[in-house]
Amino acid sequence: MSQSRPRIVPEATVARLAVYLRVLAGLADGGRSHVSSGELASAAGVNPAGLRKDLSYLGPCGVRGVGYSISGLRERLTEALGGERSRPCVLVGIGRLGSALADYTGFASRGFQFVGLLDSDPRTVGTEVGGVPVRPVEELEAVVADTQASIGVITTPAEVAQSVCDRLVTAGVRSILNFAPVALTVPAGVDVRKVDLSVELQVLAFLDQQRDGSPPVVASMRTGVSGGAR
Amino acid sequence: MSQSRPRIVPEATVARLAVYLRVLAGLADGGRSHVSSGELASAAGVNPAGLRKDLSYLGPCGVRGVGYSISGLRERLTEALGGERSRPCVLVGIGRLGSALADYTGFASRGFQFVGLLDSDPRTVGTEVGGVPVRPVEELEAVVADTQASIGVITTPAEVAQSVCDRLVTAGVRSILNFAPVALTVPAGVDVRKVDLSVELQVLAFLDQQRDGSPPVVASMRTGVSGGAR
DNA sequence: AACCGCTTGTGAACGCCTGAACAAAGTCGC
DNA sequence: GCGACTTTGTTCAGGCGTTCACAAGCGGTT
Ligand SMILES: NC(=O)c1ccc[n+]([C@@H]2O[C@H](COP(=O)([O-])OP(=O)(O)OC[C@H]3O[C@@H](n4cnc5c(N)ncnc54)[C@H](O)[C@@H]3O)[C@@H](O)[C@H]2O)c1
Ligand SMILES: NC(=O)c1ccc[n+]([C@@H]2O[C@H](COP(=O)([O-])OP(=O)(O)OC[C@H]3O[C@@H](n4cnc5c(N)ncnc54)[C@H](O)[C@@H]3O)[C@@H](O)[C@H]2O)c1
Repeated sequence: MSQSRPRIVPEATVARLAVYLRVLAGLADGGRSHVSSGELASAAGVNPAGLRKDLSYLGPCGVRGVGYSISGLRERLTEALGGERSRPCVLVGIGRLGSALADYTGFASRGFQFVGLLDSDPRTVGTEVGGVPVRPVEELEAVVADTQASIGVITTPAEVAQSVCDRLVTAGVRSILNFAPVALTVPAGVDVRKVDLSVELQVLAFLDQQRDGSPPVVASMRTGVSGGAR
Repeated sequence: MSQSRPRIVPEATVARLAVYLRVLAGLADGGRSHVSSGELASAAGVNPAGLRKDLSYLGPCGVRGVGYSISGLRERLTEALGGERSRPCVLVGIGRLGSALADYTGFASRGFQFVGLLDSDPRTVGTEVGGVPVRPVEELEAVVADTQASIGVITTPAEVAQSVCDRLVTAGVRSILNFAPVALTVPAGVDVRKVDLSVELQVLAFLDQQRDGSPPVVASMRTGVSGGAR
């Protein structure tokens, strides 16, 4: 048997692996047992060769001439992305966006559970969202300690995002997803990912304007699922 | 005078320009008149040299030895990103996430206005979100035509996202922001940007797991505002 | 048992983006 | 008016990521 060698995996690849896993979940219901790279790539919106390279980071996963075993690949991807164990997350700022996230059922199927909801507004504290009670932000450290949450999601106003971030980090959270439109500063060893919806719209507006203007199109990047497919 | 030469701007740069613009907006209130690249870069969470390179795509914007004029740079960035004119957007799928977006005031300040809200649920149709009435999805084409919307945002369940997308494109929308976890297929000339929150969490989980495990760290990418700052 | 077609896995080239170092240029102080 | 300092704009090299193209391997068939 070949030993599993944990090669170095590019972060861009990791993001796509998550997409492949989701596509596979939808494909498993079809009664099929195998998929080809071309089929998977089409469903995921990527290049077939790139998909194969992505999967090759996990070592050989497929069978030549046949394709990839759907169930086998699901297991492999699931393990690579952190296993099936439930990952506790805390969410700070239960406003419009925070409520939508807390109430979303799509995360649980991936193993993410919002076990701690925190807000500073007394009117929000005490209510329940998605079956989880909202607790006062003062209890942040206690909640993180109790739940052993490793991921923190910030949906507070921008002004307080950095302070919330600092408290999360101090409490032991080492992965943060930030929706507030500020660049968070964190110590080394802490990962931050930012979701900036205004920027997304602004980029679309730029592309729109540029399209109407001069032919010199923007250098297309590989991020996202840009057009081109017929 | 030097003619404005619309150089080719990398898409990654465009995204950062939007961030700079927002930072400048917050900085303009401070009464300052000029900023250095180092200061701006720090506030935006990027490298100073990279920031200067980004700005240089717009031609010389600063004054050597002094820095960048805040008001001047704001104008330049605003123009580069599509001008100040209000951009009409339509939003399809007024559920939890869609409502949060429609009700968010942060987009209007950037010129984005949700002038059309569409949903298929009779209980949602007729209600108002953010002062805009929700209309039946059957009127999608009419709404796009009336409002001349150039940007469409999809927050429907994944199963119907592609059909909604097709209708938006047929109606004339050429820029789409997709929150549904599917890869949309669009004709050439249409831009799609995807926001996939499950993937964001999954990547964080992966990094988390890898950090606890072996030293071979993932090849860090430039996307997002990853850690490292002191 | 050998052949054939299909699909994976990988090697290499290309292009883009990033980070650092350097020269140009303008301003402030004397 | 001149010098020195500050900060920009640019050039250079390096790293990643993507893409193409091909060899290797497996299953099915004759
Ligand atoms: N569509 C959107 O809602 C949207 C879009 C883009 C960006 N954002 C960003 O996401 C964040 C949240 O947006 P929102 O629309 O949900 O705002 P919101 O005002 O509806 O919610 C913010 C919540 O944070 C809570 N809060 C404030 N200070 C807090 C603190 N110190 N500790 C804990 N909780 C605190 C408030 O009580 C409120 O419930 C903002 O930074 C916003 O810029 C939102
Ligand atoms: N936190 C979140 O809410 C979250 C997180 C990640 C991804 N998403 C994705 O965003 C999308 C929306 O999520 P949500 O939580 O708001 O779901 P939701 O069920 O609350 O809202 C979906 C809305 O779309 C409407 N709809 C259904 N079919 C339609 C059609 N054919 N035309 C127009 N409208 C239609 C429904 O009536 C409903 O109002 C989903 O694809 C979901 O996977 C949501």
